[in-house]
Amino acid sequence: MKNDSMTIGKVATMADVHVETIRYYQRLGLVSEPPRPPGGVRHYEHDTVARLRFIKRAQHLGFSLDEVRSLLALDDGQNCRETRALAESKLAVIEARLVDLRRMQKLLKSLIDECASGKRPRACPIIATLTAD
Amino acid sequence: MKNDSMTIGKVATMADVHVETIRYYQRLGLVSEPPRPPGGVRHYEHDTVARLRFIKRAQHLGFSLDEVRSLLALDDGQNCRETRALAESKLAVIEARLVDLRRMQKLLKSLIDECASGKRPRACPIIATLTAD
DNA sequence: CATAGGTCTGTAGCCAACTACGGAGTCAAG
DNA sequence: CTTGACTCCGTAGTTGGCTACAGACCTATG
Repeated sequence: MKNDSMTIGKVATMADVHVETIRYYQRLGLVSEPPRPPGGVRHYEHDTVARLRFIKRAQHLGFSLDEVRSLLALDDGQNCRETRALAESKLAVIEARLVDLRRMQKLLKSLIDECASGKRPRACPIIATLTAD
Repeated sequence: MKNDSMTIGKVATMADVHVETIRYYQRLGLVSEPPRPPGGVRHYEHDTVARLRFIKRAQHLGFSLDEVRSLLALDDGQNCRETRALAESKLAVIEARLVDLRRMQKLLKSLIDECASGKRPRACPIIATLTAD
């Protein structure tokens, strides 16, 4: 095993977040706080960086920190039955989002094509892409 | 043409948002405010509902109201060159999100399979899915 | 061994996106 | 023609997710 330990500042730089953000996530229980050696500073393992990056990516995909918490629980969880149920419900959410995103993608592509070929109609029906029930 | 006009409360119900949210969006210029007949109440067309639903969906996909504004501009826009550039940049954003979401989807699927077949390893590597640069 | 820069703890402030509320006006069902 | 629900307008409060201090404490470097 390699010795990956580093201070919070280094972790922050590597994960491209602020130190305060890490502490904030610790308060929320999204990231664990390693023990502080008496009269010293905390040291973090490299996987904290991965965890932080994961959180940021997931947020970008539209998940709230609360939802991210439950995604992380899949990683941390021990109970297989629970984990599976959770994974299934998250999968459904993700697949619904994929459908919406693909619709948007398709629409944007055809919009770009129309623009390029100069035969664009009055307005583009982008709204229509996401309004179906 | 059908007569689709309704009050703000009806619109809110149909789009599943609060009346205050609609007014808030009007202040931000995401939704236009029809003229108020002197000593009367405003009436909205059905397409306002579609617009509101679009906003909500897009937010769910991780777009901020500011980004939603520019997506809506694609619908409203007249200038083809601008519209095309905007559509291209939004398309890139969407495709990046699709990549991340597909990774999550794949991972969740295999996690569920492992759980189902009872041979799940210690922990699941969900974090690893989104940590690659 | 001094000192600049990072860490720790706690608390306060900020921005986006709502959400609630007050008081006056409007409207429609009975 | 009253009464209860809804609209209008303005302003204030809330929640989520950070971000910014302040003041005391560590620690690596010359």
